[in-house]
Amino acid sequence: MPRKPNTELRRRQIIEGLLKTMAVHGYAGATIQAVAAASGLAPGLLHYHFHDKREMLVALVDQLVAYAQHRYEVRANSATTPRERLRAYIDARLAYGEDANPDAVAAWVMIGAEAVRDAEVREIYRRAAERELALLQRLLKACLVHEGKRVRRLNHVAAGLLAYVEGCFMLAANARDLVPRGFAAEMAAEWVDRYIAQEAASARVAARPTPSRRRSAP
Amino acid sequence: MPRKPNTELRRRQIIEGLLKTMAVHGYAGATIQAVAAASGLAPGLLHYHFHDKREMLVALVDQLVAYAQHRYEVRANSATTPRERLRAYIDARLAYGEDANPDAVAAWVMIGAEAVRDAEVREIYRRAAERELALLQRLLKACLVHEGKRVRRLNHVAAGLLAYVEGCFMLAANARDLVPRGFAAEMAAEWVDRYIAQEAASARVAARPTPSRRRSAP
Amino acid sequence: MPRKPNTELRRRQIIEGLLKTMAVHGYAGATIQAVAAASGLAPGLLHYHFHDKREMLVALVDQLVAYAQHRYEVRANSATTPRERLRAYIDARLAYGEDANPDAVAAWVMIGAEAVRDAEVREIYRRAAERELALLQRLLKACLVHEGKRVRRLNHVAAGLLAYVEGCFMLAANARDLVPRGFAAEMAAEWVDRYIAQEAASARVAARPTPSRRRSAP
Amino acid sequence: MPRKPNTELRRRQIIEGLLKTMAVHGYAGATIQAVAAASGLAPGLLHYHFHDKREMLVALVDQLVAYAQHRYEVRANSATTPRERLRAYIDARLAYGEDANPDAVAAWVMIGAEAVRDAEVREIYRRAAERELALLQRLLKACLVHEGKRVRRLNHVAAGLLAYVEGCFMLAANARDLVPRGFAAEMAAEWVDRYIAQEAASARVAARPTPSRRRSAP
DNA sequence: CATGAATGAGGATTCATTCAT
DNA sequence: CATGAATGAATCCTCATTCAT
Repeated sequence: MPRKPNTELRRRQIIEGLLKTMAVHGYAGATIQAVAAASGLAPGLLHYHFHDKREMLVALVDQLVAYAQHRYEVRANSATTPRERLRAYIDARLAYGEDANPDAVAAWVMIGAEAVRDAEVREIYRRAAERELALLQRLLKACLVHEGKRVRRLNHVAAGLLAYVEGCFMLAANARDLVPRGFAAEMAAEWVDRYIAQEAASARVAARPTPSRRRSAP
Repeated sequence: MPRKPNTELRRRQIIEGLLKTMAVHGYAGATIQAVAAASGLAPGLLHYHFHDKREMLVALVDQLVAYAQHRYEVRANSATTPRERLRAYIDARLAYGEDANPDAVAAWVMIGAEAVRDAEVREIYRRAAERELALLQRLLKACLVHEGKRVRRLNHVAAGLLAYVEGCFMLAANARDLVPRGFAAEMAAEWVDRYIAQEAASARVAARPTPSRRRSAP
Repeated sequence: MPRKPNTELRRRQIIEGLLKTMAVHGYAGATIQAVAAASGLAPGLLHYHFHDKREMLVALVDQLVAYAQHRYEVRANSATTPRERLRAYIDARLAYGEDANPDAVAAWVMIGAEAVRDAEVREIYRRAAERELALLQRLLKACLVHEGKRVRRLNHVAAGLLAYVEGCFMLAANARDLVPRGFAAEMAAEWVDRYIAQEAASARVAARPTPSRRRSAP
Repeated sequence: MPRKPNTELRRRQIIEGLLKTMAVHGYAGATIQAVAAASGLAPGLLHYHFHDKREMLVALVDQLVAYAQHRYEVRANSATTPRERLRAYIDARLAYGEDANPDAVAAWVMIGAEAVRDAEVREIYRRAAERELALLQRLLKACLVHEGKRVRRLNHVAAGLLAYVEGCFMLAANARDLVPRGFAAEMAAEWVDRYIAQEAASARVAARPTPSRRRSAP
């Protein structure tokens, strides 16, 4: 009578325990004993389901990335315009809501630090960043096109937005009460709006190759 | 014949060694042995000049904060307009230049993660953040006033800029080649420009020096 | 298939190893390595069963106190008169016999020294001293009452006897061959005898079995 | 111009610092740094005046022994009868007075523990104990002879008194407030009195070789 | 003699990982 | 699968001792 393997359940439990522990103690401080306690499992069991501690970290990073992806998709599904989809992205990353997870934010900061020293973690982090940048570029482009604006330097703007998002996580983890409550999504939306508003109309007839954006048109 | 104390020199050496080591291995990975090697000193000596490892970290954080302050001041000294001073801030934090220090950027990310778990580090981090926010508000306000714009929600904008800066550090440490080279300062400047450009003009003749944004205009 | 805990066994092994090691090298000299070797266990295991070295010391002190208590009780059980019970106490503390433990005596001297510097150890030492003093007072009082003697200054006499016992331990540890073999219990018994012999007779004929010395006679 | 060597002064300073430090922290806890601080000297200087730490300890033990000797001699000088001289000894060791030194008492307990593990310290301790025992025997014998009592088992009684004295030190160091203030000298004197009082008269005429001391004479 | 920095061996403690049950 | 004891390498920290100045 083969028992139903509960490996998946256990792995989720363990990753959840690692998330909670890392959010408070960082990766180095998340000892197997502590993670086991947070998971409600025996320490020995963790190495049955994961080969070593780094494998748990990798699984956690994967899960957080997937979770972020999911947050966006849920919101994007109920968006109909490019503007709404971009807003969906911003909210998925920055808005406080029922599905907000402070532990995940703190853990993500820890992961960012761990990525600096661990090539494998860094690789996952970078792949996630790449996806974010690509998604942002698509979203921004759609907005600009939709509004008849010129499309240029998407990679700069996307990089700026991603940096902003990452920085908001850092501030949320360390200086939440120094910044206005809920400023993150609000300011992101506003900046995007102003950015799009000030982009020039798409050049068809137009003219001088690269009119400086600094000087107002005569 | 008493020896003349060289503690300050040694402390600087040690902090320098910690900076380099942390930039690569993080705080937990910056073992006393490794820091000693990076400093060119015997391991035991580190505990002669610092009580423990955390004291070294605290000293490093203090030094990085002071260094950032100094970077700004140097640039601000040669600025004459509010706009230039704000630009000086952005460049001090984000521009690549001769005094740019990739190790310091990576170490700062590590410190941000360490701040999550270490109350004393967090306190220093927060005090630094407070100073940055206050400085940003002053700089932004000066620009707006100088251009006859309405002054409002400075704390939101300052928080947004600080988040952006912190996020740029994270990307610089982990995803440098995924983002356009030198985008950080450039995009910051551009966003600030557009932000100021779109603010409405200050309420006319009236002209109390600092119209509170809290009270509705008469 | 869960393992059955063997912590108690291990803790006893470790304490035993600490006892042996301390008897020779003192507390500071009882390194974890040395205690582990004396216990036949791996060094790391000691910190699995005890949080730190002081916890081992505290457990050892507790155990020695309990052991002393047990030595007395065994002997007291076969005593029928107050005099015999007092003698049982003296023998339990000072007589050489099959259950005598030179290591315990030497370790107790080390513990006395450690108590001077360690508040927690001192507290246990003091609680043990309190119990000894109380016990001695009861034993002495019973003797005096039983012999129709006046009961007074029990606390002085008890303190004197306890001091004597502690001092015998010190001499046993450091100067065994300078003092007559087995003098300790013998002299204690003799002094107690002479003390009781010279106490004046209790006031009056009265003689309810245990006249309280606190309340004045009716 | 040869400077007056202040070696002796320095050595005394250092020993004094060791005494104070050991009284609180024990020998292992009396680090060179701590002793230097307590002496008001630079750490390096301690190894100029003493070859190593143990040499300081040995010097301290010697000094404490000499100090104890001196305390007795001062008091003995003003004694005229054997009884007074014995009392002088008891007071020199146990009485609270202007020259009482709680640090010395605590340090002596530490030394007793250190003697267990350090052969050289033990040797000094033992020599001191031998002198004490011999002195006590002389004092006791003089009393007995002076009062026309039989002289016997002096070594037992002397050992008992020395044990008592050592034990009083231990209690003074660890349980001062559990015992009546000033009980130590008082009880010692009383016990000696009763001991002498109950010794039989010197056998001239007398008689039965060893009359049991247990049964009262008919 | 005096200073205080420097050294490095040694010790307590932690912890990922293994493994017997 | 599960448990929790066991291992030992790695790490922080201490400290006696040395030594350049």
